[in-house]
Amino acid sequence: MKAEVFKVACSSCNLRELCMPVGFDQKDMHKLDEIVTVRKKIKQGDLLFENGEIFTSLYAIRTGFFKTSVASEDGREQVTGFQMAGEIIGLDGIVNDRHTCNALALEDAEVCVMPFDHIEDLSREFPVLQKHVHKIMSREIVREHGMMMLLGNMSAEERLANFLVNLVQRLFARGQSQSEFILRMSREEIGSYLGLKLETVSRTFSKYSEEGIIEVKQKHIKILKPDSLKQLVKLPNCN
Amino acid sequence: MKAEVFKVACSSCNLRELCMPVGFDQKDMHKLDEIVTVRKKIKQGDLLFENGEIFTSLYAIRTGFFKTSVASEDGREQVTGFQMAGEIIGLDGIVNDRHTCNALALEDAEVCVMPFDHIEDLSREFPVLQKHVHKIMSREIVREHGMMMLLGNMSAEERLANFLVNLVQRLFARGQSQSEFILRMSREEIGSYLGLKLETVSRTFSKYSEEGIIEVKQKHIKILKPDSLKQLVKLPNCN
DNA sequence: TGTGATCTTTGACGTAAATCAAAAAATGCT
DNA sequence: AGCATTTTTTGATTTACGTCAAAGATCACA
Repeated sequence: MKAEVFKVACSSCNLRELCMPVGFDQKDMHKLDEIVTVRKKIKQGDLLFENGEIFTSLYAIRTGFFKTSVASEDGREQVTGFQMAGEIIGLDGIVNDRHTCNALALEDAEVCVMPFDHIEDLSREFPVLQKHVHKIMSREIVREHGMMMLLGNMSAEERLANFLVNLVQRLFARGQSQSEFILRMSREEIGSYLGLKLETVSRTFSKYSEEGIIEVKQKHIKILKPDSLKQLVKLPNCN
Repeated sequence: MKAEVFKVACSSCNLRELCMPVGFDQKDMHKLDEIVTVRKKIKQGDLLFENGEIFTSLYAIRTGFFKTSVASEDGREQVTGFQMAGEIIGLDGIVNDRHTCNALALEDAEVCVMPFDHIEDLSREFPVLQKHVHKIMSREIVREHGMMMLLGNMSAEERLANFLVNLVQRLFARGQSQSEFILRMSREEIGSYLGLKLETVSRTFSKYSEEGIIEVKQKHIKILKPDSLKQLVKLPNCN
């Protein structure tokens, strides 16, 4: 697992408003810089952390794209999420001081390492940070409720539509196009996330394509009829 | 929504070790009593909170049994969990200061109301409480990872086995039998939780019954071959 | 204690997605 | 640039679970 490290400051980070609480004054902002001890680079295909590993830190993604997944005893993989810049990973490790999932970089990535002891210390000092941490965890719980709905109740078409709309929304919030994007993950990984086989994912892409809803060129997706796609999305909190 | 309220103390609660942090000295323990302002009784079939409602408090279940569920835009229900004595509900409300799921009492219940502002204040004062809150939230995240695995990868038989083993383990931890119990929920609610239709749940119960793995008398379940059941459970963290 | 409402079981049948298979396309490596 | 490997697409077939339906069983309530 390759990793380069170097110093940085949240106070001057352009992703601050994505991963840090808002409404800090100058003085507190610099105290907050202490949260991130180092940054770490992760090469595509490398693990940021893995199941069983001792938990020490949360990670704020600065650049790159991750997937997190859990494995069953008999080796089946379930992708539990795809994470991008500004999002926090590692929350699973808090309960038992060990990670229970794997976080793999789907492209070269850089993360801010935030030792959790440190977060807890600063949270006691800064209520706004404390609140922020709570909200991040609660948001993840709510997101997973949505996933349960998706996996328990939705058709393949609805699942994929939901996935695409959610992905494009998050990319848009990060300044990317509202209609075009590159999939960082394989059909199989999408399938694992959505509780489908890769063939079904591929077929559903083809179906949307035939219907003129999207244009698919391998990993490059262009959304042609965003409304048709959104019509298929019936999740309560797909944000 | 009927509700009676009255005063209580965590320090003398027999469920303390289930829902409160351990390793508190006497003095701190009494400070902790402040967390619970009141208790509230919920009649079977009544809601403790519902989607859209303003979030103010977490609830520790003292007695009774709840289900939590989310609804899709077109009215499909997904049960997100079943909760029993000593468990905490309401975490979904933290992100947006509104609840995003419904919590319904499946039997007459009593909960300890813990205003979240209060929890946050005390957390800043008591690191052990702070840690406890973090662990509870992380545990829920990890549980939901398990549910994603179940819903995305498991057969009907595996899902139901998992459900039964998990339920019996939790009941056992609360002093009940390791082999016999009463289902508080309907086949339909089990199905909703497991991403199955009630007919499939019923058929799977019948199958287990024919194989002598369990005995089913409506809501009364007796586990005859716990090992056969556990063999079907391939989830990583089914605790 | 009876009676309508609700829940559960079981059977027959349908279907969405899985599986199996093979070709085509894209990617990585030397 | 060329060749092996991986990924994706598409087709044919199977299957686990859903749907529809009807009969029992249980429950709630007057």
